Amino acid sequence: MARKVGSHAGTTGPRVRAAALRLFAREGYAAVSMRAIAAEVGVQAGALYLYTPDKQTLLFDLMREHLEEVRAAWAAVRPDPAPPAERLAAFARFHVNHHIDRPEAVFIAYMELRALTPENFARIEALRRAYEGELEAILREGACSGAFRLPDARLAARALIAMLTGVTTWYRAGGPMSRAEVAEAYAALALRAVGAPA
Amino acid sequence: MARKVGSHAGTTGPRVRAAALRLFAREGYAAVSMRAIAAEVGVQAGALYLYTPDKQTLLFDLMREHLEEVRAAWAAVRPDPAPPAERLAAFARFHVNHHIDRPEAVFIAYMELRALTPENFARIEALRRAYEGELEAILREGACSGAFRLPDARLAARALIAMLTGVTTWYRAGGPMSRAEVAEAYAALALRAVGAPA
DNA sequence: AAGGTATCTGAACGCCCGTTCAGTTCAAGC
DNA sequence: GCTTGAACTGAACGGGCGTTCAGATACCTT
Repeated sequence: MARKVGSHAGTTGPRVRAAALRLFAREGYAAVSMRAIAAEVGVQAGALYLYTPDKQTLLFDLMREHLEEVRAAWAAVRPDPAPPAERLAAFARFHVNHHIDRPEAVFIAYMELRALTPENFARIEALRRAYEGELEAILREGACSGAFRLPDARLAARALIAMLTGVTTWYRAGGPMSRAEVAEAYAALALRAVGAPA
Repeated sequence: MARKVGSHAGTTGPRVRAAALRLFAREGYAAVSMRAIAAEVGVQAGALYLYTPDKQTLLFDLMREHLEEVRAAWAAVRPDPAPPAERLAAFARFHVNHHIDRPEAVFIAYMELRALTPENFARIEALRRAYEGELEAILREGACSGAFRLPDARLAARALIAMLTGVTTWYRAGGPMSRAEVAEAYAALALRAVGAPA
């Protein structure tokens, strides 16, 4: 046997990445073999190397695409000239809504950093810092203008990011609360945490 | 060669667990071999099996000990008859202070759940729920008494736990802030988040 | 219909894995 | 000082790992 019926790089490529995303999130990068990914796609292990140069790059690309997507999505909805409280509320709602639909990518991007080579780690960290810097800038500005009352902008940014991202560890669609309700609840917590009651 | 000079189960046992804790946290359970742990201890791989029946139990015991220690430590300092705001502040300070000194154990206990067998996972989850239930109870009580204003006690408990635990991802001793200052800053964020200004 | 190319198989490479165990050496109780 | 058992070695087991590649088959262009 060789080439499969209906095979096409345009479909197999995305299926490889989807399988890797799902398995990496569920079992962890190190615990997932290329053979397991291939089996999920319905292909032999060797065929994966038509779509990625190696396993490390497969992980790196998944992370990079996730972080670039987050940045682009935020840039598209970010209210730019707006008071700090409104910008913070928008960020919190956006962050929760965006992450709640991508628990697997979020999990990988935060937990498999240690599996990256030093070079790849540095590039991913730069992307993350750029995104998280958006929140820190909002907080810093609000602290300066007196709109927020907070201990330390950097600490508060880290604390709020952790809080907001944590939604992915428990939320599952079909529960008692809708995505929008959850996002609103988190936004209210974030606003009050910095002394800007909603 | 066989038995080492100065060898003693009372010293090697803890060194095995310490090495496993450090390596599991840094590389991940699946990525760490028994040979790597043995090398860190200065011993051959076979010798590890004098101290653990297998690799899985080694991980499970590390998690269980960590969670039982957290519960016991909180039980020892918990202010029991006290107003909700005071109890929340105590919990936040305790949680940050306790976790900030054990980043490796925290990381493992939250991230290697997927590496546990279903049986072991259930036991660890029960311990975690018991601890996090303490915070939820405080929030629920405060919401009932009107001391707190929050969207949903369970959601808020999860959000605050995620926020507080997040301190382990960035805090390193020797930075500009002391442990106590960090704990106080997080406690202030937590109090304000539930509408109980510090 | 034919040729070329994209896609995949199946076997193989060297290496590392968790775990076991017979054998060896050290420490401690008498 | 001898004996006994605790502590450890070193080799081995079967199996899985990431990756490569020659060969086979399906699709696409002409």
